[in-house]
Amino acid sequence: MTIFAALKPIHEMTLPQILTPSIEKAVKVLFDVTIDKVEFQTTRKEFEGDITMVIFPLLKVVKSNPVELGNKIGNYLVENVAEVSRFNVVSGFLNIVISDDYYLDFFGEIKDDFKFGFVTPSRSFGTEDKAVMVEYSSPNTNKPLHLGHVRNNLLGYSVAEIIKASGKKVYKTQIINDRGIHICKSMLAWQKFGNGQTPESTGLKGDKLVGNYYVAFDKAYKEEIAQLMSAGKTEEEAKKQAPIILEAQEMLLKWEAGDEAVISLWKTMNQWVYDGFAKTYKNLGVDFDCFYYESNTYLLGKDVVQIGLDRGVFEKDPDGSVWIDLTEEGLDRKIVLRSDGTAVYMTQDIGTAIQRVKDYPDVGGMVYTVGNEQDYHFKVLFLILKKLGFDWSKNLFHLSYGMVDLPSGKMKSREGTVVDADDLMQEMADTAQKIAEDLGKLDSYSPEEKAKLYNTIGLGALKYYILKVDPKKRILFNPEESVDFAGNTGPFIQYTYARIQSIIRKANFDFSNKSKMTVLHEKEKELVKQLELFPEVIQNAAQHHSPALLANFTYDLVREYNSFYQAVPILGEEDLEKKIFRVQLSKKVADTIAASFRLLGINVPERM
RNA sequence: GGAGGCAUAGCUCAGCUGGAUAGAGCACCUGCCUUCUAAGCAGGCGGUCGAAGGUUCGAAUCCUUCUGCCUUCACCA
Repeated sequence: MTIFAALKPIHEMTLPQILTPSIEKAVKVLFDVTIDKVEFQTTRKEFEGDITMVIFPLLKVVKSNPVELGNKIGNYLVENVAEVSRFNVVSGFLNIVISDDYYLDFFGEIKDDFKFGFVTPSRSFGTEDKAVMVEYSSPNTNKPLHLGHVRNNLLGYSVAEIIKASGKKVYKTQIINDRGIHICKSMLAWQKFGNGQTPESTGLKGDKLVGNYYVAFDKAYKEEIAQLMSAGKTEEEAKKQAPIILEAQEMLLKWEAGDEAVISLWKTMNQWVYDGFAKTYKNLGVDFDCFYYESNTYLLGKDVVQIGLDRGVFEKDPDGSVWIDLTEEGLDRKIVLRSDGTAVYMTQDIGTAIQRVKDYPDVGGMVYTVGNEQDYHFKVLFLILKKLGFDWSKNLFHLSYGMVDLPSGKMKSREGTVVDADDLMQEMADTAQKIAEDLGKLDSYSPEEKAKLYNTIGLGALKYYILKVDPKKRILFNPEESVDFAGNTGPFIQYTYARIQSIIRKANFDFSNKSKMTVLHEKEKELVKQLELFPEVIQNAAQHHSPALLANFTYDLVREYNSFYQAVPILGEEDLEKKIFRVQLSKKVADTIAASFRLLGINVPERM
């Protein structure tokens, strides 16, 4: 409840919304000129004022010098707009001082009936009421999740939550790559070297166990290649002729033919992996509304290919393969169906997209959370869907993000240079524990409470670390230097939240009534101003598909609060009205932190 | 070679549709715990925003060219 309360805006109208009509009127009255746009920015710290109007653009239509113009508009505003108390003009900038009354009109609005999407309607997706399907995670079932997946999951989950908060219905989904030669590899290796091992018999997480066999396959395969090469084969020949790879290919054929024994093994091993993934997802705090499996969708797009051919969007080559020519759009000619009539990756994605809209008719757009190495693929996919004439194709977005690299370079699961997701989360919690024990503030906590807290803080550090950077950017992750817990970090923000909770616990007086305060402290005003931005930031983050915007907003809010916290007494304040106001303000900050962090998938602790 | 992305302080990053003297954190240096949690606060040091042109009253932001790093251009997924 408090989380949603924080989302409720403090004022019905934002300052630009209040000021714009008056400024337009002022210009009309003073110069008889009609303007259609007024440009605002927040006033820089070194000048007096709360909001600044940029006057330069007006000079094109109004014959005057900027200072004179600013003064005239400023005077008009002071006389005609109740919220404006005074102003100053510095070169082409009209700095407007808003009255404390405006900011003091602060509480009483925190009621139960909140509504999302209240500030500006989201413009990121066409039709207002249509739902958005967000795809993320989308792993292979032959290896455990690693740091790259962690970024994917955190981004996808957070963007889904942000879009939801912006007022849309959202479906979270993933497509699981559960078929193909790579799956057969781990199955075959298990048959050969497994001795009937199971997650139960080994105590290993299912995804880890299966991953081990994927590695085992690769090892055996490499050995066979080396052997063949020493017997005089070229590397290329050896790769094709190694018995174990031939066997894997044979297994794939059997799988496709529906061979009972192969299917049964496939189901068993996949289930092991799903059980393992479920644990990782749970720890990571992400979830899904529906699942798609490639084993169900890999034949899906073939019907559509016929439609595309009929409409002349696709063309058939003499050998029977089907293509789309995108050279006019500056792209290539791309295959959509092999000469043997089987589907490729693209075919499958076309089919899956269409299937999703069939399954969920209220979906009007989709977000694909996939690494930037697939930029080209999605460009082509979206273009094909557009050419096929689906109206929702204009609302497709590839949430493309940069790779997570290690100092040693790219992570490669077969070479064992991956940062395992489960291990990483554990290490983060361990670090949190170490720091907390050094500080020694938690003596009254039970071991269970402590463990939970370490997890909250460790994960908070990790998630914030990843989400605060622009998705487009590549992240260099150095396992040697642990993720920071001080400065611009998750724990820093969590700490501020915990401090506020402490104040609220100690405030054993009624602070729910509206304060009768009349003058604001400078720090209080700054805080209210920052709090007011929250709903707008959510819309912005939704439009840009960027949790980083939310992370940075929260950081700024927290810095502002800590500065306030240190500059003025809260519970120690003797004036009751001030004390009430400051506790309320603190609570609003805490609620906003919690709400914002919830959208980032980060928990907040009651103490730390 | 075609296409795309990235380049801001020693390091990690902000900088929204162009706007005032480019901002944080880490690191380094100074102060602040007998008052609400010092995972904090206040301050200092540190930048020709990769380079060069152009558009503009105004450019880190837009355009062009160049340099560097990454990705991609499979009848793999």
